[in-house]
Amino acid sequence: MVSSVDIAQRIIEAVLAQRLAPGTRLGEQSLSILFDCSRTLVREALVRLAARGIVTVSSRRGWYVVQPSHDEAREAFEARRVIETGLIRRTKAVDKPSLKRLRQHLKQEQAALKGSDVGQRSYLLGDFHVCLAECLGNQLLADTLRDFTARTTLIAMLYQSTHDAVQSCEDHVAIVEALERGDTATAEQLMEAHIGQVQAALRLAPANDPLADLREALAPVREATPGNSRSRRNNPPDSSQPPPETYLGALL
Amino acid sequence: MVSSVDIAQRIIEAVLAQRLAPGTRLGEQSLSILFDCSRTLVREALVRLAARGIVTVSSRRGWYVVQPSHDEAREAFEARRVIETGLIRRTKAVDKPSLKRLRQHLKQEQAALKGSDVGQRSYLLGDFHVCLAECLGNQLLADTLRDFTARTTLIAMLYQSTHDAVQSCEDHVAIVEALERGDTATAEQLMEAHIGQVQAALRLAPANDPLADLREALAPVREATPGNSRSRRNNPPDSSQPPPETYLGALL
DNA sequence: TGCGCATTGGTTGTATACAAGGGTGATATG
DNA sequence: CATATCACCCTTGTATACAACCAATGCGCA
Repeated sequence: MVSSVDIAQRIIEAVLAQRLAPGTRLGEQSLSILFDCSRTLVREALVRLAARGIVTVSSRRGWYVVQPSHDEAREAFEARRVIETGLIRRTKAVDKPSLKRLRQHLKQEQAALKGSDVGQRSYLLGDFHVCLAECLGNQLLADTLRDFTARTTLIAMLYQSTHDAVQSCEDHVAIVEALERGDTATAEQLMEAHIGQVQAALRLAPANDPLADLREALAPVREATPGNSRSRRNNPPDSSQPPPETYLGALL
Repeated sequence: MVSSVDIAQRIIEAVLAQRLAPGTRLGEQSLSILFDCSRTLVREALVRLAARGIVTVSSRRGWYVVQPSHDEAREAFEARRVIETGLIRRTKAVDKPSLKRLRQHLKQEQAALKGSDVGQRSYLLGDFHVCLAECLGNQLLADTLRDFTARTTLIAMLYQSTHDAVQSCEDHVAIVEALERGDTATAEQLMEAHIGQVQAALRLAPANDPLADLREALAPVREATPGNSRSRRNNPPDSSQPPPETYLGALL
């Protein structure tokens, strides 16, 4: 039978693959039908995810995929910078099996770039960072980074990132090349720049504009990207959306 | 009524104050009696804590405060080093209200050192790091650090740290002084050294000794520190311990 | 027509009942 | 006396029933 960790993992994977947009409602009953289990297990999974900062619950209203605020977005990127550059900085050299694994990951990324599966692409680009942390020998930080990566993925969706996937992949390649040369100083620098570019690609309104959220929310509806019709903004008050079942189908 | 986050917080606080030793069993029913609520709420709290790496569940046997392995201990300290030095490194200057808060925290630490409440002492020494992260402007990393600090507290209990509380407090003072001068480079260096010393004070067996755990477990019983009779090792198979109610009383 | 209010449907929050499994101790047997 | 087996008890795991509450909708009234 499906366990609550399975459910939580499926939801996180859907977030990482940009199949679940920030603000998506996750009804306990819908999920219990979808996973063919009782609400108990669904709730347990949601509580887990809430502890990891992926979902929030609004009392007696429902569970929602988090919509990180402007400030939370800044913190998330800073956190990733601290952890990822710090991990590289402390690394003397990366062992051969890890380098092989990283190279293989890059191949997967490149294959996904040629393909049309935007979700797979997003997932792999994010997973690179988790994979790297594991290769640098810290599972604890890798797990932490997975959650932070999920957050930044949500941020990218929410603030309509204009970042280019091809560019990201090239950055990753350069980082791994530097690590292969044992040039950790350059690798650290490249990682810093890479995260900075991803962050800079966000359409963040100036911090001194208190109406930013409202302005964003009330902006004319943007047409969905062709072939990825599910990636539109999906805020609870917006009733021009398909029924919940459609969203949750993204989990399967 | 008590909520599951309340319960989780109480448990984490007990860990930070060294009132809950690694390996302590946390029975759902005992906790539900203690907090006068149903098992549902207790379970929710434990699931939360499991997601944060503070407790683990052994199927149909029970919930236990985690006993980090040798390797996990290393990772936890490395993670703290990465985050804390990284945060300081990226800081230009600390604003006045934060400095005031840090100074006040140091006063509390010093007061606790004069007092006899070992729990309070332990709690404040750990909380300094969380407090610092908050002052450096990253709540996300501060929350993460709280969990990691709880882990290292458990590690210190498990591996019988010989570290001196007075020394820790002096380190903290020096770090804050450096930050007051705006000398973040020194502050970073001091933090690095401080965490290193705490880690070095652990009685970790050499890594190439596969019998380390067994040797440790089967060692003659060490007498408890006077005035802190609850801080003894408390592994499940050790039946020479007081009944569960005694442990869980530490939560109240 | 517009506004206020009550009702109702649907959601989460909590408790409880029951199922399933593991550990321990007693007991039978060699 | 040692050992293997069995049964019981205690634990967690899961489902379900019910309570509490929010929000939307429809109705009455000005």
